[in-house]
Amino acid sequence: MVIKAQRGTKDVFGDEIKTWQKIEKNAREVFSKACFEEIKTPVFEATELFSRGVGESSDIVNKEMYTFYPKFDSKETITLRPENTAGVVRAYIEHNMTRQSPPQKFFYFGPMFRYERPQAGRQRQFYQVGIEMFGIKEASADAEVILAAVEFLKSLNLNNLKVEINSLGCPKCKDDYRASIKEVLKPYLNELCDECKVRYIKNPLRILDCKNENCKKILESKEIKEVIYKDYICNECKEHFDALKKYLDELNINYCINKLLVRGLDYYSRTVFEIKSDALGSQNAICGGGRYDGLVEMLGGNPTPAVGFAMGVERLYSIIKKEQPSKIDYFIVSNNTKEALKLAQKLRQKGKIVDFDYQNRKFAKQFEKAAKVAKNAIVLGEDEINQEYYSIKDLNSGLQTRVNSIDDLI
RNA sequence: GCGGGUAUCGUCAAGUGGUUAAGACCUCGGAUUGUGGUUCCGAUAUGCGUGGGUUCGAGUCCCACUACCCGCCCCA
Repeated sequence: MVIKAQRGTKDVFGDEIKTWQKIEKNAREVFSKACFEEIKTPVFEATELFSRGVGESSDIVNKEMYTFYPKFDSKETITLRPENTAGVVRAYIEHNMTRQSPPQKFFYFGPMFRYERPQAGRQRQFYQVGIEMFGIKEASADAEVILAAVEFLKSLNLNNLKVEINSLGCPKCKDDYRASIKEVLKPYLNELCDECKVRYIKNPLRILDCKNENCKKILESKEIKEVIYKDYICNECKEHFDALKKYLDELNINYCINKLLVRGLDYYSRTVFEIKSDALGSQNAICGGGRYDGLVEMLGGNPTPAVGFAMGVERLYSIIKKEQPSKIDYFIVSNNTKEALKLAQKLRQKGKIVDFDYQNRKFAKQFEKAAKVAKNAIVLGEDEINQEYYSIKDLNSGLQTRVNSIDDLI
């Protein structure tokens, strides 16, 4: 029986790897320029971190986590991280970073795990790249984070994606809003879909982005719309949101306000945002994030405002222009593998990308290979070795020249 | 967790119950023993996702399972 990759996982190599490397490289460059530092946290954590951090009402915690006893006699379970904000916050608290002068700015890149039914743009092991920024309650931090996301996407030539923003308000606004939504939906309770009936009790805000046609229609009714679109958030939250909008205007970042944008993780407060692509089918969000001012405290740290986002790398990959495989600098054509190996060593030490034939095959075969993979062929046969020169052939033009030392090659 | 579709070489595929499972690309070898990208010749699935069944005979029909894809849900 052949062992195959687990359902919802995949190998990345060959044609795909160049583009993946570009995504990772650009993330490092763009985020470092904005003074975000990379942080690597473990892929597994105590289960409680996620149930407390991500939230008991979220689907992620309820049914999608890889949770297990690390040993058969272990007392506590561990969980493969389904997202990375909770882990970064844990590290932030554990290393007392709250005592450093704010802000603390991090980015990460790594695999996440969710036990879901695989589909286009959705896998069980998937990569996220994201940033987290701690210690700043002002909207300038929200703007900085959204700016970083947009600049990163720009670096990948993804310029025309939709940025949607909304403000959920502070916990108090959220409670008031939740109450008034419940109030106005009460008469319609029986008409909502089964899922939404559950949501009505556990997390009524999520009814707002239900895809069920009937539920959508109910939300269209006048008195409900009034509740949704009235500014329910308090003055302070409103000022915060207005400030963010102003910053985004100044930065020339196109955005639209989506009052229905709620997001499924419990820890968000005030600003939430998503960046979407039309080219992606039903899993159309490539970036999701927002402010989570209460999370650090909820996980046992000092009260610390924070804001961040995560992007799905596989989703980025699927809409990005693919990198062409590039040709190597030199392919050494030789019937003397020892000399070829020595020349390869020298050229590589000079920073060149070099390969050769390891089997002493006929020159015709070696040139065939060289033409496929390299810009230039270096001929290193008996004549060259005996008379101490190199023949170099430009495989594009077919011109062959002689040089006496490898320094002339470079 | 629910609904729909698909499964033949490394890749793309033909095949509609009857010998030995087309073809193309890739790979490898030869024509061409030190010069490639063109051309020509040749090689490569005891096998059709897995396991059963129907039949004289199954890639083709039936059943089950598995995987992948698509939608719902959820989310990045």
